[in-house]
Parts: sequence; structure tokens; C-alpha cells
Amino acid sequence: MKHLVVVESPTKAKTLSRFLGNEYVILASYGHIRDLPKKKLGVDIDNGFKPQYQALSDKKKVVKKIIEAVKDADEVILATDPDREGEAIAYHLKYLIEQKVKKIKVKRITFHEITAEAINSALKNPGDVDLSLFEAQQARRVLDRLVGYKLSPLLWRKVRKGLSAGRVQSVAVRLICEREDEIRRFVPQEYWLIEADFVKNKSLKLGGFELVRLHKAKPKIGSEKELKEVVRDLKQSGYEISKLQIKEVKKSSMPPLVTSTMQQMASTRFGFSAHRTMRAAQALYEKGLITYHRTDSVHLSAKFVDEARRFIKKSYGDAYVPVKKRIFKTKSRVAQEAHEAIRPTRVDVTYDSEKIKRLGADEIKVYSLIWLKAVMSQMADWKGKQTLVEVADKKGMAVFRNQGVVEVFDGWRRLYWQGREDKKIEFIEGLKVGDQVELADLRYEQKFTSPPNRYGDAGLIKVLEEKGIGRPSTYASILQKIQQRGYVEKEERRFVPTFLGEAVTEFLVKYFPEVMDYEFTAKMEGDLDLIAAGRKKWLTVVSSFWSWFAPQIEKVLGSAKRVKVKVEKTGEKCPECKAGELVVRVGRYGKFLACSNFPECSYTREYVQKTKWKCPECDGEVIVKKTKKGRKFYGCSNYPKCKWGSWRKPRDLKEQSD
DNA sequence: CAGTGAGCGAGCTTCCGCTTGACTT
Repeated sequence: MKHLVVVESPTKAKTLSRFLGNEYVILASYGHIRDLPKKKLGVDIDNGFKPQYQALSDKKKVVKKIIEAVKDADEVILATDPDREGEAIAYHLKYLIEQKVKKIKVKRITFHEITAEAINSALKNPGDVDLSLFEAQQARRVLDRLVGYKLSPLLWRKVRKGLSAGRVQSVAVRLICEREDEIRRFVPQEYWLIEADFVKNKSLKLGGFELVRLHKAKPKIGSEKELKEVVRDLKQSGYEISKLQIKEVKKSSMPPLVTSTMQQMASTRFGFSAHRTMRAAQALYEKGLITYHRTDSVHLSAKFVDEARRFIKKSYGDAYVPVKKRIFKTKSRVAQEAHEAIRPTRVDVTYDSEKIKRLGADEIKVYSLIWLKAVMSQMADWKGKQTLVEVADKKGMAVFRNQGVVEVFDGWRRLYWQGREDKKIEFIEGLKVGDQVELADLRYEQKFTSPPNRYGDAGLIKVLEEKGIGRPSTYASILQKIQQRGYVEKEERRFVPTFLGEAVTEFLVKYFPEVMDYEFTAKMEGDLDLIAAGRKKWLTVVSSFWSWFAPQIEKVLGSAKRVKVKVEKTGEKCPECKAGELVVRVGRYGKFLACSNFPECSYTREYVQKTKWKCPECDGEVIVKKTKKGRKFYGCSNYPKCKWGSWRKPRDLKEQSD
């Protein structure tokens, strides 16, 4: 018997080949092979929303190779991932195979980890393609197509040509716009930090107490006048110790990394963009150093857990190995446990080993995160002693608190690279509640509340993931897309909406609040789960969406006014007509300066974003430019005389590249 | 390495999610 096994990735194929004998041929489909057409809607709405699938043009060679292999085989086994998208790939593979080769047996197997036991058990119990699960994917695909290919043309008509909208990207832009609104609306609130030191018996110093509670009638100090009154009262009060507490505390380590958390950590720790992180992870994956890097599962294989425990015991000692193996569950509603968490394939290849040191700088950094988080996740709890002392005044007006933690056992924090100082309290011995103390010193400092931060890659991905919007394979590309469309820009690595982004968001929120709702995806996922469970028909889900969406599209097409997008003004007079003002416009090739009196005056000039750097190759200046695809790069102001250019910030190679 | 925009109404743009190379900028 000759068996053909088809999986989605060549690396998975290679891994499988280690477990299967010569009678198995293993090929990869390289992801999806059939999809809706790109140039048209491709959904026959009047005919039961029938999707008009076609073979993907860039997969023709791959498919041909698979078909050739099918002809030589006695049976075909589809072993794509056990999730919605994996089932769809299997469905379409089966479709194409049965169309081209008659009388071939096509089986479907699934497994959740690539081990001999899992594979053998799957091979012993083959099934068929799960049509319900496939239909859930089909509903997802058709919904996304309808939303995207109906809303986008609406924007072409009502805002500007070439724009796009979609279930994921439009909500991502909305998040950025609303954060910007919050920042604009923000009014700083004044408050005062009050600290005090006390003494007991004129000699025992008790320092570093913070005022945590003030008289109920006046809980907050909002001005200097109020502060003065409070300080005067506090200075006249008598004090006693009102609370003493010593508590054992422990902290367990966090789960190993998944795509989103890896992108977040690399962003906050190294300033990497999500895209840059994925590039490094892809390289590590291809070198066999880490498991698959597009995953939302925190599960670790039993084999790795055993190896990690042995490694921890050997390297750090028995105390660092938890009694029970630590098992993590993926809590996401989407819970598609197709893969493992991202972990080193071999725990003994440490992040500072010779093998890793020879890699590129980005790869070393990303590998370090992956290795550390995976190993830490299997280490024993951190243990500490938390002490708490409270001092209250006798009139019941104020409470001061001193809280500190002393480390008893470092546990997983032995590998915690962010040196964290514990605040220690040494004077707790010998104190008791009711002890009289005197105020020794009172300090105060004026503070203002600060506005929320703009989103960076890390923050945005975190929110998207929490809301179930987007998938591990798409986080990085979503962030790229919304920048390419000109909806948002990065400033100091953080997202700022453009006038275009704000105009489009306002338009969509006004007319399509349901689609722009942060819960839209979550509701859709709920329906998809029902379809997968066979409790709802895919057609019902799609057509009930269409029944309100289609009329709304028609209505807005007819009634909505064209949106005026604000322009950025420069304050500079037009040198040609002397009447208009120069404004920043965004065209196909990026930003440019133009006269506000267009079309009466057609003066234009290049928009130059200057930087602080000089060109390293001539006497020109380094300026920021954009490629036709919208990617930012650094070039010389003397172009085309000087051809110097760079993706990275010059003389600061630590900065991110896009 | 010129040219972009607005609106003429020619033909075109657009979604999300799964994969890797082969390509510049």
C-alpha cells in the first residue's frame, strides 16, 4: 500500500516523515489552495449565497504536484490542522483531488501534537472531512467577503477611491481613533501625594508611610488650599498603629508565549514591530529551533514538560521543580488548539549557548524570550512575605500605610531578567496594634493625572486578541494594512489616526454600528461554533446577517452625503497665487504639499519630512520617504544625485525598521 | 524621480486567514 499524506506546511511534513515509514509520501499544500475570486464578490447571493471558489493562482504548481502524487497512491490522508481553517483546507483538497482523480480513497485524520502515539492513534481511526466544521469556515469566509467587498466600494463612492473596510481592520482603526479622542478630551486632575515618617518611643523610626485614606467628607485633595488645611490637621493629630499584617504570598509563573504575547514582549522590550518579530520567529522556526510561531495555544507537549523539569532540576536544583507539572489551558473563546505554545524545540539549547550566539541579533533576542518564558513556565512558584503596617490618627481622619514584600524564594523569578527590587520593612518586629507613635515628618508632592498612552504594536495586538478580533497569522499584517491605507501613522512607534482614518471611522460607526461594534466578531464566533456543532445552518447565519446589512448598504448609497476629509495645514502662503494656503495632501506616492485653491491654482511641492541626520555619503540631509507600497524609508535629500537609502534609522540600528 | 488632489464616469480599487519563498524598496 502506498499512502499520500497532505499537510499544510513543509516543516510539518518533514516532522511527520520522522514518524512514518517509506510507504508514506508526505506533501504540503502551503496553506489554502482554493478561495473566492479576488476581482469580484464571488458569492451568488440569489442562489443560496453559493461561494464561487477557484484554485488560487499561486498554488497551481503545488496542487499539480499533489495531484501527480495522488495518481501514484492507493489512498490519500488529509492531515491538516484540527481547526476551522485546517478543515477547510482539507475540504478543498478533497474536492480538487476527487475532481481530478476518480476512485481514490480520501481520509481525514487529526492530531493535536506530533508524537508517535498521537499519529498512530489518528491513523488507526481515520474519519471523513467534518462538513459542519467546514461550513463554519465557509460562513466566516463569506461574511468577511460580504462585509469587505460591500463596505469598501461604499467608501470609494462616499469618501475616496481605493479605500478599504473590513470586520477586523475597521475595528482596529476605530480603537486607535477612540484612544486619540480620549487623549484629546483628557483634563489632567490635580492630586497630592502625602508621605509621612513616624517614631515610636522617640527612638524607633518608622519611615515611608503613604496616606491612603482621608476623612470621608473630603476624600481628595484637589488644590493647594485644601492641602494646607489637611497638612495642618494632620500635624496636630495623635497617631497609633491600627493594623499589622504579615502574609505569605506566592506567584506562579505565566504561561509560555503564543504569537500575540511574543509580539507584545518583543515590542515592549526591544521596540520590535510585530512584523519584525515574526520575521525573526520564522527564521528560528525554519532552523528547527522553535515550534510553530503562529499559534494561540498555550499547551506544552508532555515530552517537553518532562525535559524542561529535568533541565531545571539539573541547572537550578530540586527546589525549582514544582511538585506538580504545570499545565496551561487556553482560555480564549476561539480555543482552536491546533498547535502548541511557542517553545524551544530543545530545552538544552539555552539562549546563551554557542549555537544561538551565532544567529542574527533579532533572532537571538526573540529566541531568548521564547526560551525564558517556556522554561519559567515550568519552574516553581516565587514565594515572599508581605508585610503591612497601618497608622491611623486618633480622630479617625487619616490612614497611612507602609506595605512591603520580602522575597523568601525566587523560584521562576530566578530567570526573571527585569531586576526587581523588593521594598523591605525591617521594623515590624516588636510592634503591636495600639502602639502610640508620633509624626516625625510630613512630605507632600503635587501630581497630575496623565492621559492614556497611544497604542503601540503591543497594546493594539493585546486588545485585538482579548476581543477575539484577528488571528495569530494576521496580527502583523493588520497593523501593516491600516498604515498602508493611510488610516493611521506611527509616531514614536505609536499609532496616531490620520484625518482620513478619523473620517472613515466616523462614517462607518454612524451607518454600520453593528459591524463596527467591538462585539461583532465575538457574536460571529458564537454563531460559527453553533454551525460547527451542527446546531445551526451556515446559510441561516449568513442570510440573517444579509437581511439587515444589504438594505443598509442600499440606503447609505442613496442617502449619505460625501464625506469631507480634513486636511493638514502648514500656515504657509502659496507662492504662486499668493491667495491660497499650502496644505498637506496624500496621494498615490505619499504626502505632498499643494495649494488649497486647487483646481484654480495647481501649485505643488514635495513634502519633505526632515530628520536630525546628515547623509553619510554626501552633504545632503536624511529625509523620510515612502515607497509606492507605503513603507517608510530614509533617503537623501540630494536624490537622484545621491542614491543613499536605508530602512533603518541611521546611526541607531536599535530602532525598528518600519 | 514625475506626479499625486477634485470630478469628469474610461477602468480600477476591496475582505480575512492559511502558508512560504522570491522579490524590491
